Amino acid sequence: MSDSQQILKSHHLRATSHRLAILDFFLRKEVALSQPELEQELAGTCDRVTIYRTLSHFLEKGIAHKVLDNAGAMKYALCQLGCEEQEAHAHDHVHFKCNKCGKTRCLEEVSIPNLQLPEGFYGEEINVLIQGICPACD
Amino acid sequence: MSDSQQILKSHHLRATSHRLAILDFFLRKEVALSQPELEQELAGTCDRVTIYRTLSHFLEKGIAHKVLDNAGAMKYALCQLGCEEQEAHAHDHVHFKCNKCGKTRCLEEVSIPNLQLPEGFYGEEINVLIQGICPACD
DNA sequence: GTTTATGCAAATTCTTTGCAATACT
DNA sequence: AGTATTGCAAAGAATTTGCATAAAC
Repeated sequence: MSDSQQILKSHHLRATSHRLAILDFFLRKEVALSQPELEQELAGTCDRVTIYRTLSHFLEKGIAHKVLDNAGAMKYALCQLGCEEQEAHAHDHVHFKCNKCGKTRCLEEVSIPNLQLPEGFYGEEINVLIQGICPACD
Repeated sequence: MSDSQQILKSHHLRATSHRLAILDFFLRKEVALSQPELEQELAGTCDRVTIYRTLSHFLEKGIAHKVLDNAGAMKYALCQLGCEEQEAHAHDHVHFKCNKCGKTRCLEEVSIPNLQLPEGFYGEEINVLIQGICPACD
């Protein structure tokens, strides 16, 4: 059984060909992807709407998480191990977007320090995006 | 001369009535705003396109900066002093979005510690969005 | 009087929804 | 068989562009 099949099964999602294709693509690319990017990649093989719905399902089941971006479209990246199911999964890592190649990836090794918020503010989720130059473009 | 006029003049933008209105609104609200929110506020007084173009100009001139959001539309907030002109201005503060009232504001008092990036990554800009509950909604 | 900003119309892009047909377990 | 997924059509947001008119300096 492939990695993708394994992942879908363990998150209780049916292993359809489109889901496998999308998941495989994420695994190969290792960068955050938007629906438009996936649509372009999967050419005519998969309907636009299916991609949107697949991404929604991946979010719900904790297979992927949102990656904020200052460009047009929302991006998504696969969750790492230990970030199973539920909304409660924490993504306390940094996202890095290269201003040259435009690719965004998760920097799992950079964890976000605990920030002290002012009186009355209660943080539940934190998102960090660093923009700059990546090793490949330097 | 009003604050808004002052700001426009010092950033070399013509002081048109729409720019003054939009700038005034930002100054009063003190929260990040999206084009749709501004459009609603300015009712029929100002064309949709004018708002988009005004926001672009504010970005270019360093009057405003983008605020990441996981909702539909991009948000904008005024830059603070010491963040003049140029792309180079740093926004090393945190943005806080309340999950109840939906308002996003800059927490100027929370500064972001310098994160150590892996070999080969050069950060130029950092953006932090914390979601949670704000004092007004608690 | 030049230069820049605005409004309008229209086009593009991103995202969501409803429903009938199809594929998965 | 029964339930979940897909494609298609269509609608709904968000954003951009071109061009003639109007306003700022």
